[in-house]
Amino acid sequence: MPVAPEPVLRVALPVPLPRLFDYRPPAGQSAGPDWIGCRVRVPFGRGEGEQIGVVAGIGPSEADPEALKPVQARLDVEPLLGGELLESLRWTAGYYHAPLGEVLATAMPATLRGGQPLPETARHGWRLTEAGQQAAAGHGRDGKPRRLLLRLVAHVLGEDQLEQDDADWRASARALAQRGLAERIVLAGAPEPAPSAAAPTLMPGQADALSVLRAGQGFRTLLLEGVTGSGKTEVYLQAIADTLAAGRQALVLVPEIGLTPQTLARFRSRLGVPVLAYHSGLADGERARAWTAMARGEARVLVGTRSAVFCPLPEAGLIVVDEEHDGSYKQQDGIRYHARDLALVRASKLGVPVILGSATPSLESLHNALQGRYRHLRLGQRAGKARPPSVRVLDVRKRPLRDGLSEELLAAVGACLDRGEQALVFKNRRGYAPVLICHDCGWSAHCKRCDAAMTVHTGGRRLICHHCGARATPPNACPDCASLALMPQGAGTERIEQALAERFPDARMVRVDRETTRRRDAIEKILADFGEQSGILVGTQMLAKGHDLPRLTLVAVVGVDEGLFSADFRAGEKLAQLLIQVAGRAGRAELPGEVLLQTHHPDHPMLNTLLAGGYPAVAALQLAEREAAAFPPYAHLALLRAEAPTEADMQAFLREARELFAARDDVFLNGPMPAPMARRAGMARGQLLLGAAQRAPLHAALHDWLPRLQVLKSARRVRWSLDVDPTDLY
DNA sequence: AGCACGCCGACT
DNA sequence: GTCGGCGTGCTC
Repeated sequence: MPVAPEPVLRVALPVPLPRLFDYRPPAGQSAGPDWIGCRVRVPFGRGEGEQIGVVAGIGPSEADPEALKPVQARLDVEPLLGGELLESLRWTAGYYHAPLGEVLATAMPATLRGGQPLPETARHGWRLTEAGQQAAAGHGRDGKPRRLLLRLVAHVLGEDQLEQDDADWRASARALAQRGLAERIVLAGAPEPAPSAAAPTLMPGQADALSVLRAGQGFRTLLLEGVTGSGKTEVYLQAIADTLAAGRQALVLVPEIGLTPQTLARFRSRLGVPVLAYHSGLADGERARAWTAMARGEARVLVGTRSAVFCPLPEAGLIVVDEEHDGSYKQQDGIRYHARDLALVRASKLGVPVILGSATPSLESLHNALQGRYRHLRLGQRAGKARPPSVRVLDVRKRPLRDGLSEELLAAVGACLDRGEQALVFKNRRGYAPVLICHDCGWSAHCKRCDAAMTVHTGGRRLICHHCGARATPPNACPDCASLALMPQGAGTERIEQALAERFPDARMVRVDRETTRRRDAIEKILADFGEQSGILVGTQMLAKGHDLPRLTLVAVVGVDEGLFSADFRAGEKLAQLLIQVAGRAGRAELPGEVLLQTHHPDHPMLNTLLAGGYPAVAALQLAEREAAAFPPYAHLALLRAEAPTEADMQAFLREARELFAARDDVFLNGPMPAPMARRAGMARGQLLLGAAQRAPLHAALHDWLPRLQVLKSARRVRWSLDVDPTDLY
């Protein structure tokens, strides 16, 4: 009988190959289960190549054991990825048909992915030195450092507490440290609970939501539907407080633009424990610290964007997904995961409840609620005396528009300013005008590398492609007919701002779009400076949510029409969500709000349904349409995307891929279909769409098909990727 | 994805 | 005569 072979380490590496790589343990060590989840440094490839990988298993080698190389170093004593998290990541790799190594790399903070040791997570604080105490007793120049000095007289303050009261405290602390007045120290033990703000009394809907959570046990999903101001956050806060009281950790996911200092401040002041943030704006080291503090159980609450769904939760008690319908939860490159869906997978493995909150739940979640998989609760109207805003449709057919604005809309803005209030003019398009057109022959300025018109910027002095970033100077004369009658057609935020400035020369005005908010936290600064005085805000989607604008009473939406006739099957849902979000900005308890929708299609069924029955009615209508058309959530889709420098290479790959697909009657395959933008940044783009009524056959078909694409000769000439549950069909 | 090996054009 | 183009094959 042959001797059982020595077990080897099966390592997941961040390479796009759908398999593990076997290594021998270092000399003198043996491969046991304690290796699983630990990072290792291994030789890889020809030459001197090295990679950091994670041991995903142990077992007999699938390769020739003699040819195996040994692991160079074990980087973790305890598994970095273990238990539920590793299980969920394996599930992710299977569901998205992605290599485990790439999934694990996506889940880890950059420094850990690169093999760095776990960071120090001890809490630090600041205290005054002897000299500092003396300086505090005497006189000093007023300023931020002085104020910090005086605050430190009575207590040592933790860095999280300092952060909470002043985002710029570090500069002051550094100044004090340089003068020898204060020093940084390690704080032992748990943070002292800060005095937390009192919890307000709950309204009936909120109380219902909490009692549902308190009554249940284990994994369950609560879909919490409530308009802006209806008190969803209060439910989260009390549910988190319950979780903390039970000695468990909470994870809160928020959309990309939702993680503002105000959001964090609200959580911090109410929960009385440190609340860690996790988002792409953090330095690598900060991210690793937050991730590790959760892994060690030192941190109890983490608020983060999409990627925070991969945080370790060894003592999980609750996951919250705020604004669950938000598109930013879907990653659009690399592993194209959906953080809301992964939050549900994790909660189910962890055996903890999930709250999905939204004013405008996704059709997927509504469908799940209708199927009885989620508990669905609607919060009542706005808290306090606030009433929903009145909504008026402005029919602009045959009415003259000046720079995209109707006279009625301008009059309403004028009246709002006369009342001393704030108006928001919302246009989901930045720049001066979406296209530069020749009035004589119809020529328009297109990007050389994309199938898209170039957007006119800076009042007509610059053309920019919003898809590839290309810039150009507008021609003086039409390249086709030499006419000088080139004119910007349509209006973006920049043109609307200019038109409003001409009409209301004395009004205060700010524009909020990607141009004006390049810098980090710029949007906060702009809105803080704008304050509560009367004036006009002009902006894109960015202004649709989050920020509190208490003096805003008029919301005028310009350009509803683009969304009404889009080819994308999700366009109606997205438009309704956007309109509800932006309308939710208008009005407060004492100041009634008004919403104007300027459109050429006042009779459009979606608009009428929205006006008559609100979001629930639109959602019901859209669900019926999706069911009739066999689209999600009544079907499951996957998209094979391909791009190549030449159209021919792209097409050849998709045709060959199609031929390799083993036809079956429970999965359909359409294509090659042209991408809505057939060329972008110089690449020809195309796709195959797969779908099925049931998930299982679709995934079985993909499992069978993808390995065969990998070895296709034509695949070398294209960049291709699979998108499971695509939210945008390119 | 990287990276090395490998055979064909314009330069010191 | 070489430097380097990117085709293709491999990574335990």
